Amino acid sequence: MSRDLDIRVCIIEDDETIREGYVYLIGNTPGYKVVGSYPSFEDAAKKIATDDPDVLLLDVELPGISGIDALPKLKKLIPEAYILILTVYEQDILIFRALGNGASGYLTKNTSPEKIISAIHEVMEGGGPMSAHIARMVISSFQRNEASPLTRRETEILEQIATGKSRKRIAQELFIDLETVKSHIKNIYHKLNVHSKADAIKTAKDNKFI
Amino acid sequence: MSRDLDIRVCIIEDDETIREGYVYLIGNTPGYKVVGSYPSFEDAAKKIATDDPDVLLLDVELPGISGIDALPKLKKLIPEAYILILTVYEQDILIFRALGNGASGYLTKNTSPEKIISAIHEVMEGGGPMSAHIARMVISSFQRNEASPLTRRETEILEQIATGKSRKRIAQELFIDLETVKSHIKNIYHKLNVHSKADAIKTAKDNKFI
DNA sequence: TAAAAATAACCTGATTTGGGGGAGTAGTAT
DNA sequence: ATACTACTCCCCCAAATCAGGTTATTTTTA
Repeated sequence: MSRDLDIRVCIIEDDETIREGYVYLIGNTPGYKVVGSYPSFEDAAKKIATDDPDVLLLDVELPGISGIDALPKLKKLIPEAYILILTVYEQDILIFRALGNGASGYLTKNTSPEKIISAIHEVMEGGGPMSAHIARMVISSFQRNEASPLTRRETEILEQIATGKSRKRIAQELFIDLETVKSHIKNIYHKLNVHSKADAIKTAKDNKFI
Repeated sequence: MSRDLDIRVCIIEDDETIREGYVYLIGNTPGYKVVGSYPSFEDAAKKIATDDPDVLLLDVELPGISGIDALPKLKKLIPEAYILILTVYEQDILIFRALGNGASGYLTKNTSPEKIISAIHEVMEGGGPMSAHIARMVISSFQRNEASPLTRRETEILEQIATGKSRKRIAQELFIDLETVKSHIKNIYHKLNVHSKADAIKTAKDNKFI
């Protein structure tokens, strides 16, 4: 018998075997209840709002609309629910798009059953469950390139430029002359081999100089 | 007896009781070896390079130079080592500065001994260990504000502006007229109640509209 | 079918940008 | 002692960009 306090879980996963595996796993774990399981976003869209899940397990490689593109729509249907991504892919772009689109966690499919259960629990407790390798990629995204050709001051100024500030304003805020800022920018352009703000910002970001 | 394969761990932590606790914990775990433990960065600086640790446990609240400011210097002394942050603080700014300065993981001090050991193991295996709440904050940093006043197109254009591109270039890349881009920007400024690129970018980023 | 969003036009003046040159001072490393 | 790097400041120029005002049409979506 499921109690009122059970964590309500929905699953969207096209592979029937895997989907039924999750249903079985979660349905037979005390404290958890499966309130819906669907093979595609289109199928889920009609009913998921009334399912009122606390947590949604979402496969990213779905037939029709992909899981990542479905994310914002699902967020609107069930704004209060936490969404955990399940995938075999570990591509940077997918991960960051998923997190940017509202996912609260990102698990690879080789995650053990116990870990999936604890991830559901963890996200309900305010955590952000991620597979180890995913977590490393996320952390790496914050890291700077040690081997930047830019000096401290140049890096600082390029960062300011990247916020959209004018050279004049940057000069004022750094208490240096406008001409000094211009000099630094010239040097930055030379070092990065670019001829515009936009290109400098792009090159610097691509190489994690800023 | 420690074997050659043991994971070499260093500890920098000013509280002697806590430090000795870690030394004891790690030293008595098979497969791990403590090769150095110091109460401050200054003490560690002299000897840590010869300790040649695989993993460094670093307290952020250190006497003298703080752990976060010490990070880049430690990175230079032991470039191959993974650095795990240990702290009682869960402030966004500290976390992101630490990760940006080269930390490979971020653990709160209430982390259980077993988890600390598994975090050391995990980081050696290419993972990025984080406490649950930290992980959530990191994930949240990727999230957008659902309640943005900006339309899709406006958001898209403001994102382009934030990369430093000129209006003309944005128009070309989006296959729309320069005048259209200008119109969108005017609307963006009105909605955000700003009068410049820099302010629009700042307001939008602060509120996670972009 | 209304309302909201996206598109486009015309005008103006102030500001910014990118690129060219040169030059002094402090600190560091060799 | 010297060479190097980083940081600072100065002059010049033409072209491009920016911010703000007003109006109007066509899609799209609720």
